[in-house]
Amino acid sequence: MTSDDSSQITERKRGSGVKLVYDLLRDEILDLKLSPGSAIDEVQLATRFGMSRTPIREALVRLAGEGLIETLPNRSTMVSNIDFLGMPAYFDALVLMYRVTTRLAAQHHQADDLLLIRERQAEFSAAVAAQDALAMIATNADFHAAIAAAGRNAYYASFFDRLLGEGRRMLRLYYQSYDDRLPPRYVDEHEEIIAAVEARNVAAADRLGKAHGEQIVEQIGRLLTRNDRLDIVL
Amino acid sequence: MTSDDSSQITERKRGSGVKLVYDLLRDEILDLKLSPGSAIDEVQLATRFGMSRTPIREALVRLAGEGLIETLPNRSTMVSNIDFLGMPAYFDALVLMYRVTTRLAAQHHQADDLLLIRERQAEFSAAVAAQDALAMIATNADFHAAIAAAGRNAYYASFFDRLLGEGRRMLRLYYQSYDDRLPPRYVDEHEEIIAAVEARNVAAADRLGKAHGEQIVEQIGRLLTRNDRLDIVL
DNA sequence: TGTATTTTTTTTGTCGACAAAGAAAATGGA
DNA sequence: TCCATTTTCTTTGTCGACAAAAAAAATACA
Repeated sequence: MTSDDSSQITERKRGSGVKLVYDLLRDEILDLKLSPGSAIDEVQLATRFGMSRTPIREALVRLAGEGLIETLPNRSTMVSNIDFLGMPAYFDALVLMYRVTTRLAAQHHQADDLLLIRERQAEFSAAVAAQDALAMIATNADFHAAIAAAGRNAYYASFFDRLLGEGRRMLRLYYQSYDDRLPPRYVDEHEEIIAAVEARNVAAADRLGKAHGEQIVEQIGRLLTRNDRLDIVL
Repeated sequence: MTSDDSSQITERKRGSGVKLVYDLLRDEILDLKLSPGSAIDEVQLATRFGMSRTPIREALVRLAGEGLIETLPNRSTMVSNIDFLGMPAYFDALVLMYRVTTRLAAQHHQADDLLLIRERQAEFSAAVAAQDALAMIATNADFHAAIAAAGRNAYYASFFDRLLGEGRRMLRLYYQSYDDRLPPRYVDEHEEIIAAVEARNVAAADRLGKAHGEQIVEQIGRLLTRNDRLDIVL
């Protein structure tokens, strides 16, 4: 019911409405601006975006396809809950994808791939320096997506992309609990990964990808146990 | 333009239309009844199913989300082409998922999982005996989906499911080229996998999953080279 | 007061219609 | 005959409206 909806009613091209709604809603969900479990009202969105329910609906169908929202048969649609019980499975898959994509990048990357990867790394480094948590999460995902692209396997890349998106919400929780600071260790790890990829050192790429993933898993684990303790204090 | 569309106009419940269209269209695409690259007409589908364009559209959006159809901005939508150039990447991912899911099933399966797996195996075996190619493909996918479910990792399971779906089209080509017969070797391999899972032998499960996947890859490879030769004869 | 039944309200699923965007066809000029 | 321009046609994207489903509220009854 936050009614300062700064209603963005503007002229837009035919066919662009769906993408607009989809992108914005996706970002709002992943940045936890829309809290998990909160209801989604088609009519409200329609008035907010100044368009009919039809394009809104199409955007929602797409989001549902990615599992970001859940839609009960004839009843409400809501933002998907974060599946904390499924976190071990999630991180298992994430680490495997870290490994596989980095490994393939070391094998199959071409010259201009490295340029793109370095660009992403620069953006990530800047976000860390600026202590901008949201930017860190986004640019980190972009960095690894660029590595996956260099691996030349569209199936891994799209799966990895989905995992990284889903993970944005959990990572957001993680960063929030700290002061939105991040140890520069991450930046260094990225540099090592770039070096291994450039040297086409598959074994090192595999090892670094695995370590990078598992380190994040450990930090998340520490966060959860720490929160448990904090929650108990009277 | 096959106009014997046996128009299935019947009373159906509110909300069931989309799923009906989605399932049928998906099957027709994966069974190559709709050939890759062929155009899809919303109006034609609407009249065929006796419903408005709206639910048709929603089904198409979902199929597009899975990559089974491609939709040009303001122009036609068509059945996605099979990406033959991407086949190495595809099989790489498929084999990895064979390995991972079988391995996890050996670790995490519970008692009733094996019952389901054995059911699927029985169906697959029956399809092989009946020399029903379409049933073989479908039941084989179901068998491995059951194993993935026993692995208790929803992320791997959904990714694997998507791969198996996409692969149905390529496998259909493969079976078509033979006499829709299948060496009973497949059935035996499945039995070995079940035994390894039941014995919780992770190493064996991994090895068998890998061998099973790679064997299929080899057979597809043989098919393609054979077809290349056949295509050249004058 | 508590429970079963009816009524109202809210929200979704579906429909038919219309306008925009391209593509295809038709027209005109060299 | 060939190419450029205009016109027609096809197909999509969007809209407003209405009916079905489920929940919430109201009513009746013990």
